[in-house]
Parts: sequence; structure tokens; C-alpha cells
Amino acid sequence: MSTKEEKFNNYLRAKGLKFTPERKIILQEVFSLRKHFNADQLFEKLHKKNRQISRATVYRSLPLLVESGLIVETLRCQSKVSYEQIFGHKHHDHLVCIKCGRIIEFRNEKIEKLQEEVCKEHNFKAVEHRLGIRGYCSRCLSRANKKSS
Amino acid sequence: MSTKEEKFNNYLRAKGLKFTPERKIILQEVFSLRKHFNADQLFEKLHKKNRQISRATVYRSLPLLVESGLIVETLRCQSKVSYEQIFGHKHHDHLVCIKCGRIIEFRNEKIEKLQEEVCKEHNFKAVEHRLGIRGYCSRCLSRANKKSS
DNA sequence: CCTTTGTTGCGACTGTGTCTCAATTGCAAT
DNA sequence: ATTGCAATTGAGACACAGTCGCAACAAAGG
Repeated sequence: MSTKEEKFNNYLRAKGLKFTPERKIILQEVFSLRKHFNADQLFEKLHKKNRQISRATVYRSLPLLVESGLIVETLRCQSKVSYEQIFGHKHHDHLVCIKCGRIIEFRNEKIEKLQEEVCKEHNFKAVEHRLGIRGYCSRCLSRANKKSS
Repeated sequence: MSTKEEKFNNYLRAKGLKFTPERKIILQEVFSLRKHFNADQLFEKLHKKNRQISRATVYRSLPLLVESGLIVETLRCQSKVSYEQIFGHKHHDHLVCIKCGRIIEFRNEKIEKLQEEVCKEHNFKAVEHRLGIRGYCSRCLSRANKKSS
């Protein structure tokens, strides 16, 4: 099993790209953030740490991290693309609370299997899939019941 | 079974809003477009027909149509929110070709059931769910095979 | 007729993300 | 170490979807 750095480096080399200091810093920061994050949060955090890396570089690096298989584009929340670390994580799906924004992860093998079947039926070669269920989480539901008008 | 107009009107009245001529025109146009569309396509079409309805009004009306249950926000394609008519249609999910953009709809009862179970497990009240599988459609696959380099 | 409340269009604005371009850097070959 | 060159960077301008504030307007009720 290789490290994140190795995996990213291998990807970059294979494409004739360089593992620059900026990319190294971005890689580290991505994995020091919580699992779900977006471009701005990443930029902000770098900025606060006085890592002067431009917005453009941050935005340019994220697709590289996606292509290298370290992170993945997940849901779009409030018109922002949200990313998620997948290095060393299994695929899973999301319950998204539309009230508090909480993201609950789940994995259901049967659903995964059924998706494969659907693709087979349609001669479709899946690259990626996302199942997002939007609604109200248990906390928000119980809170709503307590102070029901 | 009520018509689209009645359903929209009922929703509006219930919220103390009005079924204005602009909203009527927008409603008609939405249902004369093909099933999947976005705000700009709608605006363009109205414009071409010399229906002088402002962009702002179009953007303001779409959330109303969503809340009234006539249309639904589906996938985001190329940073645009895409809508879909659901009046008189059953829920379904999508295979999206990342090469040609084709959208293939499917419905799988077992997946729907399993999703309900997942929600129950997490005490989650689903409002809406989207399953999008992105990949290559059969046409694009066979085309790629023919002229494989 | 007058008031209230919702609606519209206009244009300015916001915010995310992209692009251009000149200057710089990393790396391999010399 | 030096050179050559492609990749990279930062800065700011730009593109574009979507939103907002505001003044004029319309509908409904008293």
C-alpha cells in the first residue's frame, strides 16, 4: 500500500507533471481537513496558515487530485462543488439534511449490486455514481416535534 | 386528477400568491420544453417567442414550480441547475453519459425500497433522492471501440 | 377611491470558477 | 554547475449563473 504522496506523485509523473511544493502543501491540507470540504474552505485554511498559494492554483490542483483517485467530487451544496477524500475509504452514499446540513454516510451492498445490474441492462459503463437522499435528519426531526407550533 | 394549471394555482393561492399572466406563460413553456431543461433554455425560448418576461421572473418562478410539485431539480450539468417535469411522471433515476451528455432514465423498484429501508435505519425523513450514475453510454462505447487507436 | 400586498423588470451585484500572461521553477541533458 | 524547455505559478481580469434592491405597477378588499 502506497502513501498519498506516492500515489499523487505517480499520477503526476505518469502525465509528465511535477510534484511541486505547492501541490505538496495542498495535498497535506486536503487530508488535514475534515472528510468533506470545498475549494474555498481549502483556500481559506491555506490562507490562515500563511501559505500563500493562489486561488487559481488551488482550483487547478483539485481536478488533479480527483484524477489521481485521492479525492472525489461529491454533492453540490449551495452551488459549491464539494469534495471528499477517498484515499483508503470505501465508496458510500449520503443522507443530506436540508435543515442543518449534516451529512450521514451509509453503504448498502444490495444497492451497489442493483446499480451494477442496471448498468449492465443498458450496456452502460459506469465511471462513478452518486446517490444522495435529501431530507431531515433525526436531530432536526425531534427538534421540530418538541417546539411544534 | 387536476390539471397543471389547477395544481399550480392551488399552490399559489394556499401561499397567498397570485397566478399572474407571467407565471401562466412560464408554466406553459416549461411543459412545452423537453423533459429536462434549465433556466436559460427556458428564458431563451420565451425570448424567441417575444414573450418579454425578465430573467429575474423566470428565476423567481422556478422555485415556485418546484415547491408546487410540478417540476424537480435534478442533476447539475456544467454548473447549471437542470430541472425536470414530474407532473404525471413517476420518480426515476438517471444514467448520464459524460461523453455525449445523453440522459437515460430508469426505474428500479428494489433500489427504491432499499433506500426507504436505509432512511428508516437512520431515522431520516427523505424529501427527495437522486441517484445519478455517470459513465459512458452504449453508443459512445461502441464508437470508441470502432476507432480504437 | 385608497390601501395593502404581491409582482415585475431593470440593472447592479455576488460568488464560484476559469483564463491569460508574464515571470519563475524543476528537471534532464549537457 | 549551466542551459534549455516545458510545466507551473500568482495576480487579476473575466465569464457566467443566479440574486437582490428598488421603483413602478396590478389586484383585491374595504
